[in-house]
Amino acid sequence: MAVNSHDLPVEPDSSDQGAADSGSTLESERARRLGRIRQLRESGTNPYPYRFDRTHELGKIRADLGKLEAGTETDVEVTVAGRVMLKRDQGKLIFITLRDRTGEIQLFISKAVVGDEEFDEINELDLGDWIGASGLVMTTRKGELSIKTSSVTLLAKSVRPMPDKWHGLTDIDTRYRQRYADLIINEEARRTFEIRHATIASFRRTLQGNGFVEVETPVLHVEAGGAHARPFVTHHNALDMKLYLRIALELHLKRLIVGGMERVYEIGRVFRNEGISTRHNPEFTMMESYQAFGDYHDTMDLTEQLITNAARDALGTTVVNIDSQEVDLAQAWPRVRMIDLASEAAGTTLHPSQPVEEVRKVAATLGVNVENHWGSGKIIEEIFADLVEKNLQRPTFVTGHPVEISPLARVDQNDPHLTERFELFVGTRELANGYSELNDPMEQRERFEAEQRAKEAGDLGAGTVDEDYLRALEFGMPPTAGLGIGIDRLVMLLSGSGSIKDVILFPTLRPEAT
RNA sequence: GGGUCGCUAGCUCAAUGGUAGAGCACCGGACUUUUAAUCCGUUGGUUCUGGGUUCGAGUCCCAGGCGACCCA
Repeated sequence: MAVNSHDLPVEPDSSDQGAADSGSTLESERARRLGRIRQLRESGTNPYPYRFDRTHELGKIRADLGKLEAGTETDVEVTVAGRVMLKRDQGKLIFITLRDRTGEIQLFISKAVVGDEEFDEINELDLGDWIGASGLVMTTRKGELSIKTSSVTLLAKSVRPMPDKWHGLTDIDTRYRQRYADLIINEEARRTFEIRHATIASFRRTLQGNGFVEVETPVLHVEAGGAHARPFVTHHNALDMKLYLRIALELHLKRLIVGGMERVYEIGRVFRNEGISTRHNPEFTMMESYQAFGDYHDTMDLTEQLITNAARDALGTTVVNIDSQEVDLAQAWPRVRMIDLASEAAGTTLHPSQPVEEVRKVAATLGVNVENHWGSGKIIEEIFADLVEKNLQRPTFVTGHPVEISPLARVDQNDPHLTERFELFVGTRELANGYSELNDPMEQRERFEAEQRAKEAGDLGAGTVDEDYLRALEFGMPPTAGLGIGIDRLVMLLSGSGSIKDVILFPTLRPEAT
């Protein structure tokens, strides 16, 4: 076939080294393939037909017939569809490696079977094209499971060349920006997002099994509450008002507990207007659940159940690799108080009841930087974060956070300076957070007001007084346990990904330079 | 925000300050059991951008862009 370059949109003159008819730049390759599309149309073939009926997914054929001996011919007729990944032209034979989402299989195409004309047409296929194919299942002399192809249908012509068939796409920037290309070429990327799907599906099953109802609450908030983070601000034109993108799901879900729904959860996107790192993306996915009549012990149990089930469902094992150590998630996870861990690391007893000067002095000795407006509780958390967190490889529930840093958590029954709260750390990363929910509307108002004062004193992540939430609490919220799990970080753990960008299909990036 | 590293053909990568190359892909040819097919022959470049030093810059200097890693 000779591509007729004379009807290309940009007409190079014959002496010109124009892209269309010289060399193998991206533009000349696109021009060649566009020429092929034109040629197909002229001969009455639609290069982009509307639909295609297949009888088998490729993985199904391999599962059913993958054990055939070399040199077998069957009378099993199949029609399959997929993308041309590799093509080996062998004279009067063509071998095509076809892939769908379930696997790969080889098309064995013989000139003697399909005829000269069809053979030449098939030879015009490019890597990346989508095709359908029909034929009989067979194995080659070397034992490769194949389809002895009788007909091939072009399903979608690819105009842009795929990345290198052997080395793939390694440039990390390109992998994130052009995730489609990454998914085409990198098995590891496909596997990661399968794990992500399996994790979320597993969560839904576990929660349903525990009687939780899935709900959806607003993304656009009048107050951005429920967490300590700076929000994204937007504007609603018709209402002419400022709105915030949610930083947590918490406050709406607890309104539903007030409403009597008893067990609710949401898996949804939250947005935090803060730094980007290997552990932080501006938008990420949280699962939050709330259950009436329970406390934070119940929630820790639920957390273990959710994550262990997710590992089993996504990986087929509860043994995961954390920092090159094998850890079995099915073994019970230790529950240790934050003040005990911080005290141990500091070499002296720490407690939020201690005067702030005293705690500040300990921090200074340890080289932990503190800010002026921090109280004893916040400083203890900082000591914990600096000295202890980096050692928490195996799953560990850190409990009993100081009241100062837990404005929505209920005070510990036995210690007015601590809360009934936990955070789960795995592989040094915070994976989950939960507590017995504060349901006393008067106390909640005081905590909100303290937050408001901190915000006015310059703490940009501090919260405000959410009057509607307080009104809800005044109707009465039963004793309630709440939980939040960072889905992205959990998927990082299960997939062995080092960066949150690896587990988000389209991570936030600066615009491409143009 | 600071430091380090990277950016060269569609992809993966080379190139003492001295003519920008290779493999894959693409194009032409050979081949009926290949499988990263192989073999032969071509083609293909805004070396991220803009300045500067130099007889001469992919390479050295300055500024900027994008990204990765580490630190805060």
